[in-house]
Amino acid sequence: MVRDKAETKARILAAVGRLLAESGFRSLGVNAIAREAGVDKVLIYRYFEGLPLLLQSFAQEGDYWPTVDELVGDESAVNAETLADWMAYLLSRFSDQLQERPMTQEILRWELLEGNELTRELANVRDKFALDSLNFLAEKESFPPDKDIPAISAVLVAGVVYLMLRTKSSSTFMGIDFSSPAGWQRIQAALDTIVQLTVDGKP
Amino acid sequence: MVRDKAETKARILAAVGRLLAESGFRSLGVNAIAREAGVDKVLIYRYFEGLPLLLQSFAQEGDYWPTVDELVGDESAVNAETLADWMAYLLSRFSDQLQERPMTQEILRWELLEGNELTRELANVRDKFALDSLNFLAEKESFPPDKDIPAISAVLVAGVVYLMLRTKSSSTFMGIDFSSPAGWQRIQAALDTIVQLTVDGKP
DNA sequence: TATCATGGTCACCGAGCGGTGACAAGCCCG
DNA sequence: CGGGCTTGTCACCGCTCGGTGACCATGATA
Repeated sequence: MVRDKAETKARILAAVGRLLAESGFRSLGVNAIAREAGVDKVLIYRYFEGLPLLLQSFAQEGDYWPTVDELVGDESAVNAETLADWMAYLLSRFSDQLQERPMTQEILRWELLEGNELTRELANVRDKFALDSLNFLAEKESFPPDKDIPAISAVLVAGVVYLMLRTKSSSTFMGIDFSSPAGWQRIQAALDTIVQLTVDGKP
Repeated sequence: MVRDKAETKARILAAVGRLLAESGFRSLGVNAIAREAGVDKVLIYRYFEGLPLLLQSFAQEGDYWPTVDELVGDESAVNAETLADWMAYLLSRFSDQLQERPMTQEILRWELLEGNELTRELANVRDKFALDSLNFLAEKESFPPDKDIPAISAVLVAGVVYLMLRTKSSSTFMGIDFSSPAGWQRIQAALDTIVQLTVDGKP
């Protein structure tokens, strides 16, 4: 209708994003995308040579992960001194950022369910972001040699991610109610407790 | 072929379990189940009144969660004194049990992706198991009032579950390689560190 | 004005899905 | 023996899916 290839391609890519954020990756079919974009599906094949390459294009363009700078925010305004302070702060920010990014949540779900080439690529991007964050921490204060800070971080981040992904479909986990802010505050407090006692505590 | 209603029903239920463990919940369709069971799909409708009730039957019969007794194992042989010792022990056992139960992993994935009546029921069963475990801990040694042991447990269990579910499709997380035992040993050690320093540490 | 590549529309294909109606084979009980 | 019930088989429906070929519309160029 518009006779503009670039715009049509952009429309299709935008439709992928909308569909992903709203309905999850299971609804990412050629028909659904074309419908959402208001475009004939044959154009998907013409412009992207099929769904896999379309998704790959989307993965390269989309900014579903924050940069470390975005994660940290205004560094001078952060009231953190010790390594534990910084870890707790980053965890808290990570949790907030993740909550605001349904598309990112959906990608994490996707990684969990399907091990294809695309999700592996997405996982690489995510892991790069994670390592950047670890490096940022290490520059603040070098890691204590007697504790495996990356492994500890992995457990805590994994916990946050899992709890976050759960809340969409189920509201309680281990007796904690995540439908109210109170539940999340308990988790937040628990994270603080863990980080402070584990990272700064004497070995 | 066998003209035995009870056995046919059992076959169908068994097929659900096999299919779930091997191919995940996304392949749980009427056609696939009937094929796997070597049974005409019309019998599923006759005997279970459709897929939802079949899955409900399966959920009630299947033992995808261990009991707390199974989780603990031979209690007298456990070398644990403090609350932290017990928590670390249970976490470790939980991790092992989960690794051995692909069907349980698949149910956890399912809970994460779909919020229907069935998964909510499954979530209830799981949460009951979790609360039983917490009660078991509380009987060993009452929780310190200045720490939110359930919330701390939730974070750690969530972390273990997430890392476990990831390993099927992706082998690294935050730079840790989970394809080798070494990666898991780091996680195990991190959990021990966290629990010991957090639960037994001074507030 | 005629040509021709580009961008878009439409109709169709085979396959798999969930779901149903009609019918055949075996069995119990009169 | 002969109804009637149970158990299982088969064929079919409508729908959506991914994927493709044929065609129409537009606009630049010769």
